[in-house]
Amino acid sequence: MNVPQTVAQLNLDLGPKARTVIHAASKIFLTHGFNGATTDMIQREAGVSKSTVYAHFANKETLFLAVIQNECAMFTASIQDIEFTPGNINQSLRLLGHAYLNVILSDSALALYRIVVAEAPRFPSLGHMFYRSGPNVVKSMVATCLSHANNANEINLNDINEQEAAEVFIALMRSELHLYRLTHPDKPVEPSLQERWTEIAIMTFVRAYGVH
Amino acid sequence: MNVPQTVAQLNLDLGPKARTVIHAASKIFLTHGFNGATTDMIQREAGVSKSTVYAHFANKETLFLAVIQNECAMFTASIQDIEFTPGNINQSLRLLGHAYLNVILSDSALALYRIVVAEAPRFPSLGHMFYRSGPNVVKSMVATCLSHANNANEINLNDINEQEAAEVFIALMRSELHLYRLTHPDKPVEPSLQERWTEIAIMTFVRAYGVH
DNA sequence: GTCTATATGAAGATAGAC
DNA sequence: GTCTATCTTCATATAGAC
Repeated sequence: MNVPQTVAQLNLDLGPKARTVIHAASKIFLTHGFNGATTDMIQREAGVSKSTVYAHFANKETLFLAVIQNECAMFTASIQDIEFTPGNINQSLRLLGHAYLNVILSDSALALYRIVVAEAPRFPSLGHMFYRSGPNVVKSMVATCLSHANNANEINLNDINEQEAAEVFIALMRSELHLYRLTHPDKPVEPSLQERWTEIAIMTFVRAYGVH
Repeated sequence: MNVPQTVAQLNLDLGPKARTVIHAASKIFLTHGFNGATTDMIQREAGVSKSTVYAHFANKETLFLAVIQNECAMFTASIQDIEFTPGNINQSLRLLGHAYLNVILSDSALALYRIVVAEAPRFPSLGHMFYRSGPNVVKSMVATCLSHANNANEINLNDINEQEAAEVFIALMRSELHLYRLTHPDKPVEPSLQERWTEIAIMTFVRAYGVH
């Protein structure tokens, strides 16, 4: 097993001090970005010395990679916790969409998104890992959900395959809300607005692909 | 007129040397991020000395703000160049959507997006400016387009207002393509994939809100 | 493995001549 | 306004004792 799939598995390889360092480094990197974060800040946050950090991680980049890998794993885990009940397409999409929005609009997910998107040109593997950890996992879940609905003749996917339909739904869910939150870090999203958007997304999707 | 609306207007205030500096700084900041960029790199890229930079801009932050402001203005300009022909909703949306995708998937727009999203927590005004310069401008254009279509009874916006409908269309256009490109900087998007997504977005929108 | 202390380089910003 | 040279601070990383 090369890529750790859960936080627990990832951290099993590390001693307690290393986990302390990772935890502190996460906070610092996610708050200040790769270049904005300094090993001094991390060391101080972790309450250890410089050499302890370098005893476990060859250099700043290695530590950064470990941090983002860890965060992506947690992200995946929090998405996989999302439940959906096959049978009622409307209800399934509502639950799935609502949970998805809660995840991607959370402070920690936004921070991860910011740093991954910013550093992807310098660390392409991070971009790939993030995409696989988040958007792709959700896509699979939604595709499964839609597959059931298609088989049950609740929706009609003649002109579009399951993957594409899933991407349509996710795009509708993410909508302007994600971008707005990214560009207005000081303004949290109103719960009522989030509800409204979930309804619009579902309405749009069901109108376009539902069987009436 | 407080906020410059075009590149030309913005640069009118600056002497030739200052424009050289801004231009060089744009390249460096957009490539390396705020913290990754150094005043040395900028100075070298511009072919001027340190003091010349500091003669025109109080400090690194001020220069950064000027650069992003300039980039946002260019972004707005390139979007406002997009034409749409009232009358045929399908065709209007196709032209608008296609042009929009070309803009947001361009290297320069992606670079701007990366740095704005990354630095928004430290420079909230940049986030606001970017949102107003890009997404909001497109939203207005699409809303106008949809308003015409609604009046002409080509679409039916009973359960959703023009602004919301515009956001739906934009979300569908941006879709997974934008995110994929952001997380895979090394893999340009296939033109055929872009075409396919434009069609899916329009099909979905017209099915959901078109009058048949 | 972990600490304190430090080497070494590079960053942002300024002084002073022209 | 623009240059060269430099000040000061702070960054990453390491040496050497325990």
